[in-house]
Amino acid sequence: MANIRDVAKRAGVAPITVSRCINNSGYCSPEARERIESAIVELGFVPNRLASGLRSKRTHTLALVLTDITNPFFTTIARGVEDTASEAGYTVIFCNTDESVAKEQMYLQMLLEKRVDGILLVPAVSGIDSVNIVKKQGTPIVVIDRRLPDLRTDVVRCDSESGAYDLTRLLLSLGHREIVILTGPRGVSTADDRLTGYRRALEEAGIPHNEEKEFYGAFSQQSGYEMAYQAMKKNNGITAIFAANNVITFGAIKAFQEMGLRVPEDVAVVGFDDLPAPLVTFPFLTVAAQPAYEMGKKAIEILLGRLDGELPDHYEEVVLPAAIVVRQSSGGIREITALK
Amino acid sequence: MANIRDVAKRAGVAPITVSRCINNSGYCSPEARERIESAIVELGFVPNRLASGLRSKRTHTLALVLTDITNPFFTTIARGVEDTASEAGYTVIFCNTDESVAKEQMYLQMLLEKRVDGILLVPAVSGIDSVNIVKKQGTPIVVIDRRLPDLRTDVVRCDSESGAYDLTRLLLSLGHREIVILTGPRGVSTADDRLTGYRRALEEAGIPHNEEKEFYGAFSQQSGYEMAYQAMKKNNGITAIFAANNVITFGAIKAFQEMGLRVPEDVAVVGFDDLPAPLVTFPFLTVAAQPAYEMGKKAIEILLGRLDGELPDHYEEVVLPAAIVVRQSSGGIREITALK
DNA sequence: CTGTTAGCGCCTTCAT
DNA sequence: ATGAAGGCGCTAACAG
Repeated sequence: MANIRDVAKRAGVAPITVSRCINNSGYCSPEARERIESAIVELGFVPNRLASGLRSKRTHTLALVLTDITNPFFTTIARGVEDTASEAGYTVIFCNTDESVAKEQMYLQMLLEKRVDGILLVPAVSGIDSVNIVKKQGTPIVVIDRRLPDLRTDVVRCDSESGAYDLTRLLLSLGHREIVILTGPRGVSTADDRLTGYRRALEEAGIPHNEEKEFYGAFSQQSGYEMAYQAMKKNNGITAIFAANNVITFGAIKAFQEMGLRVPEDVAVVGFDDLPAPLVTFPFLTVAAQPAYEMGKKAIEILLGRLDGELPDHYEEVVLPAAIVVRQSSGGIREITALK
Repeated sequence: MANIRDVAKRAGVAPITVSRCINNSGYCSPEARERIESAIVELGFVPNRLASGLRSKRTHTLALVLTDITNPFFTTIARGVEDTASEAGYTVIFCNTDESVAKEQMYLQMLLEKRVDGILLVPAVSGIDSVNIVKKQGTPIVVIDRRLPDLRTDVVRCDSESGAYDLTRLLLSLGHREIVILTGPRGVSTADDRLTGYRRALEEAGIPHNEEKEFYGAFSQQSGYEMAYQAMKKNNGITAIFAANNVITFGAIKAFQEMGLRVPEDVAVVGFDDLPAPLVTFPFLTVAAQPAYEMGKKAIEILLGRLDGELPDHYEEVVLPAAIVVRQSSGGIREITALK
């Protein structure tokens, strides 16, 4: 396998000139360039970026560590990340943690060893240690989707609390008073914030706080399914459900189908996260849609800004709004009796 | 940033001993190991895998080049790939080509420069050049999802022809005779093979071949939408549609909704690719489901086998079956009149 | 504007 | 079972 010296020899220049030519760093005369380029083709030379990275301390590789690429919300983020990164000449490693802190830390260690230029992280519960491990190495990191308490990092996330507040207000305005929330793991900011928004809407409406109607679980379909069953067992007269992410929503709906409850006639359902339009036959769910693609794009932009040292010293916190999309699953206005 | 020599010095051993210790290559006495491990912690040493890769010619990085991670079929493959790779200590770079050969080749070049240990490729149309570029560098490559004509590589794919044949037979058995196929780009094996399977089923049923009922397009929702309109304009009495992938299906259904055609009462619809269960509220579509996760897993297993030199010389072609899942969109048995 | 020198951090090879 | 020497391929730093 030819190396830069072989190319230099054949082109009659010094290796550094070849380097400058292929990287467009520094000047390279047109004649030299031509000879170098033919030498490259003739020798089938492929620059070794391990070597250049070793020397220059830049790998042009970034990483995206998330919980599960299989969730369309994260898939869309991933696409935003990859598009933006590749435009800037970067390549992206992706890792699925399944909300496991152990996996997260194992991946981060590998990524640091590979000397990625920067990391995008959707932290599992209490990802503070993780972020600190990365920062200690001096590798730039941007947290996506989730807040981290007392942590000095750049963050790109969605306004979960307002989104949840708006969705709950929607249910209230339709006449619902018995509203259950099925949220994610305690300690994950999106799960907590959505609960907070829900509570705030209820409080403002003068509805007393009731822990029997609040369920913490996992951000999984299975958990949504189980929480829906528990919710109906523990409570009477539930007329609406707020599911804190897309797959919880689907799990809950599956449970209702089994129970013989119609949506929205018997139970109204609203949820967080929209599904990409190309995947939906009959748009049905009323949701708070997060701008996933933009979140990924923005996160990479900040990361690249850090790499180029262009950003101010203070950390950036970008909080994008969720858009309420009203469809059938939330149903119409309830009867006066329901309004009481 | 501490390096292996600093650790060695502090532990009172030679650098090579540290290397052997952290990589579990060669012997390392328990006492030495202990001193080395504390030195590593004290110094915050993170091995530099660029340097070790430069020397050892192994990066423990693989790449997955596909058309669009946003499509759940590919997302599921990606998950199978990443799970299997990470178990074996590998990390995965992912790239979206959007069916563009130019993008594909740009990515492959970058990946070769980064000296990834192996590549998984869903080739855009006529990806033969691409595969050859990779092979010339001596980098192992496994092609996923698509056949490549006259090409000597490992391939993991699904039996598109049989799946299409079975789906078409299903429609025939329900009494349909006027069946349109909306397929992907000419030259992409999955698009071609699904057309072939469709034709074979029709021929066997004694239905004459009719090009007015065959539409080549893109594997996109937009294309499905447009082809559905064309199909209905060009033909009378269409009773069923076979869509060659998931998003074409959704595009077609959207078009039918606009046209005021009910599925399956007015048009029966069957398609390739199932949606992951957690994403579906009301399972409705009759599909040929591909084992995407297993495809990703199997492809990595073959790639790792090549890296370890364990595999036989001849190339492997793994062809997995698609499973026909019958739901409502295909409708029930047609009236006798339709059967003619 | 181009070239020389040296070394990034690690592991292969060979020695003990 | 452990170590010494040297080089993997490239580019930073400095000359000229």
